[in-house]
Amino acid sequence: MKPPGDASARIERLRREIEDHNHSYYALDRPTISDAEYDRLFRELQALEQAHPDLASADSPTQRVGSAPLPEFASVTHEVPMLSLNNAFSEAEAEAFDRRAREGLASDEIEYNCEPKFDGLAISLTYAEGRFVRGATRGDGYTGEDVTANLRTVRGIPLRLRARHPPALIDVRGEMIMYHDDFDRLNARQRERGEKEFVNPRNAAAGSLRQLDPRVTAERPLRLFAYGVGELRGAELPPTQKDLLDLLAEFGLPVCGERAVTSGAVGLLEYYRTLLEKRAALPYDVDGVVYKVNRLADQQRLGFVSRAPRFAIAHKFPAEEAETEIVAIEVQVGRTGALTPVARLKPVFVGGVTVTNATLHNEDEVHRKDVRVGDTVIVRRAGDVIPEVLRVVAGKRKSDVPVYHLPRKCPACGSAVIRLPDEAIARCSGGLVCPAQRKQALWHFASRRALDIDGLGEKLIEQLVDADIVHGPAELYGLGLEELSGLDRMGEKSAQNLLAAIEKSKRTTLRRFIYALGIRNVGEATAKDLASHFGTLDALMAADETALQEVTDVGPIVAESIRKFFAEQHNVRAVQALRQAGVSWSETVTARPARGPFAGKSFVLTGTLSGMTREEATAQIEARGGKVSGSVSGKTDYVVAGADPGAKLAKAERLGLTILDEAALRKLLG
DNA sequence: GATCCTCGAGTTCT
DNA sequence: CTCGAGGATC
Repeated sequence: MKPPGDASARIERLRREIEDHNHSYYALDRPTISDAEYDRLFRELQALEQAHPDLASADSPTQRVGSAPLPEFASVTHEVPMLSLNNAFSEAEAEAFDRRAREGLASDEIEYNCEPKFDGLAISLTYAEGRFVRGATRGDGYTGEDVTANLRTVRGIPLRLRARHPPALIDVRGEMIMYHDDFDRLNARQRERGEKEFVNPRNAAAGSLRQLDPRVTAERPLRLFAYGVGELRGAELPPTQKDLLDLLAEFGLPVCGERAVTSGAVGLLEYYRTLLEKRAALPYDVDGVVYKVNRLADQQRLGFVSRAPRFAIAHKFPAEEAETEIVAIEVQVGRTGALTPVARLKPVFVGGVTVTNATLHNEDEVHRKDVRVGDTVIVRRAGDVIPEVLRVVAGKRKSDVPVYHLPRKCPACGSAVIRLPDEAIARCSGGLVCPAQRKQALWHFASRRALDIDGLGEKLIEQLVDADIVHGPAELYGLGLEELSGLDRMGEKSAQNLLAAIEKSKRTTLRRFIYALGIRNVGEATAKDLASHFGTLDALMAADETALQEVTDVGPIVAESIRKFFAEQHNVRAVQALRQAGVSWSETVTARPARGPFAGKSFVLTGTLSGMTREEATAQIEARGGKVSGSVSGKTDYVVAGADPGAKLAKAERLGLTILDEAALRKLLG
């Protein structure tokens, strides 16, 4: 047996050597030894550490195998918030970014550091005196989850910084991703083990990072790219973003090699086009590029608007397109009887998910694009979410495929399909005779923003209607355990929950009730106006078209819809039945006083708020006399931007409107 | 009559 | 989110 002093030195040597190999492999992308040799070193270290438990260290590479599972993740507050970037979707928007930066800095030409925008998960890595002490997810930018135990298992993350005099504290920002080939191997393994495969590298990385059992994470091939610094103590920042990245690389952190320093808008676009061409050949997913003003002092001068920096922007690549086939064109019947053609597609992987359906909107749209069954088409995810058929690939059509026409009889009830001369939409004339429309009407009635019956979903409604148990909303209130017992996936417990939810929905508000009725052209906003104008349902039902048109935003067409609805005896009976069943609200709706600090102010919300839901924010604003609207215009006073804001923020900026972040809104709310 | 501002309705996938 | 269309305004 060797003396312990010897073992201690050998252990330290092995640890350093193994971490050197990790560094070469993950940070420098230059493997230095074979896997077999690496394993040999690793096993030798494990054996030595087992023989000398007193020499154990949390920094040892052997500790990367993962500790025992956690009951839950602790939450972590980011000292320096992890903000999201604004997006540019076109070259013009990228040029506008450069123009704003030049104006802000009063400079003719600005130097930028350009980097790829990785499609992964942002994280924060805290090093105290050079030791990795904490890793956290981005969360909402202000608070994330403590995933230190998981990140310790990631071999590309150094447990110790490679610096003689590391800063007292540094919070490194980076992105966790998965390489394509690692992802393929992982999925092959999942398949062999009979476990669920991941749909894309991003989901695989997210799932791996949020494992409560770090031993599972240890088996997942996660990678890091470091790209920034949050908090820093005991050291000065270098002068530029490029120097900062160089410094992180020196510390042994993996920094992406596809970066460049360029000048002016021309330089930005050149970098963008170059990376776009390389995109397919890169071993990982990139969804755009990031431009940052290179000089950190200039970054500081430009500062922030709302939650996003003014010195950086993400220029997104165009939505990915893919080719697939139209297997069938089916027709859906909506609540108002609208017939919507939907393309059933041969499943195709595009924009990170498998797409099988795409709406074709209406018959004219089908003809404009001349889509026919069996055609080869190009699809993409519009706005990165909803699949869209872009066009037919010419020349791939099998001969003799007929032009598509909507059926002349409703596929659900056989009633005639009618298309009014001026309208784009064809409708089933069956009304509530049509089971499809009845189902949709019930679903609307029970939906969250109407009477909010939890647990009464599409599948359940389908069964209730098909089994002739429920024909209209009032009958929901006559349901008992017996009626529900025969249904699929409906045990005693779920049945009781559902009955409780139905019972609970009896207490509601007039505006929800009016909305729930599903009157044509009366949505949430109009229902609210009607409720506060008339105060009682009886007053609304008694109103003629002239009286109705006194309500804001009600013109001849909406007024006619309402009058026609209440002229139908079955609708009046349904309303009576609901009230008899016990559905009620406090009849006195006091018209909201247009007073309060926000009187006459119009707000628009976009993105996700962290401390409150949008509904809560809306209620708070309205309580102070403000109005919350859905779309941005010149008349909007404030736009409240949460995390991941949509196109509304861009429009607000273009119009030069006042933009608030969540903190500013809170302050205003007092 | 033109234009702008909103609202309503329909839709996908995890 | 997007499109289409109703309502208000000039």
